[in-house]
Amino acid sequence: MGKLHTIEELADRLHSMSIHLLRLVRAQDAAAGIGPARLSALSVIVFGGPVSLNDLARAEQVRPPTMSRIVDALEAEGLARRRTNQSDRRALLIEATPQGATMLKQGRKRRVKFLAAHLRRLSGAELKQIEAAVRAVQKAMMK
Amino acid sequence: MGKLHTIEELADRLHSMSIHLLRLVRAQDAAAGIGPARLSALSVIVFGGPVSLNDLARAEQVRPPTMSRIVDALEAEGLARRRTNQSDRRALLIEATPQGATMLKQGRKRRVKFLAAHLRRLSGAELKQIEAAVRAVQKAMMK
DNA sequence: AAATATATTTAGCAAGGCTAATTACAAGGC
DNA sequence: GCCTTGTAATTAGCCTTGCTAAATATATTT
Repeated sequence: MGKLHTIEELADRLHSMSIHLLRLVRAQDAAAGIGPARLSALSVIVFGGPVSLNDLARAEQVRPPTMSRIVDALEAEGLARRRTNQSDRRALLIEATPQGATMLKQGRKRRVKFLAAHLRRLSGAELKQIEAAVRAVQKAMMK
Repeated sequence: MGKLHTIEELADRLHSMSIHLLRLVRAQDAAAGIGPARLSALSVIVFGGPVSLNDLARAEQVRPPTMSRIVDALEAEGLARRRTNQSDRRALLIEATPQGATMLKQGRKRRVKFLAAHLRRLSGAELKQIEAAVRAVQKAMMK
């Protein structure tokens, strides 16, 4: 297992790491009673304030029809609501309900605790590296 | 956006990053004409030799019916084939065809090149951080 | 006023996850 | 040797979440 010599090798490892990480927490997602797409969108709504559907779709890297249906589900479950934007009546303002904010915290708790339990095996220095890497990868993925 | 104060917050961001990263490369999978589940299973078959369906399902952390359908698709596309195990005729031996091995390499290459193109926007220092973080996360995830 | 552009939804399709139940074969107990 | 129990895979049927194409409503531009 040598050093990483090329960006391609790093990309491959990063990809593989992501697959394994998501498999690891899949069971926790299922137990949380809310699917990953809904949870992830809800997270954006809770922390990112009211957003339009298009912005939310872009933030989640899915197409608007996909996001429209995710918001349908969140609304049906009472976790978010659509308001019409008075200054542009085509657009929406999607916002979380109090229950949505609560559910987000509860839903994430299992998975995050589970993942965090794994991360706790690492040193403070390693955790700082991960923090920096997460920021860097997110930057690299921005359009 | 302040610092990350808790391991739970870091775990959540890491999770979110992984979701977004896999969404980003999904488009490449689609262009390659093979979905992520099929590509990942094919990878196990190509490198892990003939395997039973249950073993394959376990390796991929999905249930047998899910894997059965993935193998159906791989077989229909001529990428893998089922053989019956003569010493236990309930079980299968699933193996890759030559086309399957070729497809795997091409699909993986495409994906990796795409991701690498994004990573190339980053500085050498950021890439080193990611490299260190990938190692750390993989260490944390080891059983 | 009409044409064009934008935001969202609707309709319909595919992939990939699950559980419950079925089928085929294997292994042990009487 | 049969009969029960166990195991491997499949089938049936459901759900979520991704997509594109087309429809609807509102803004904007000409």
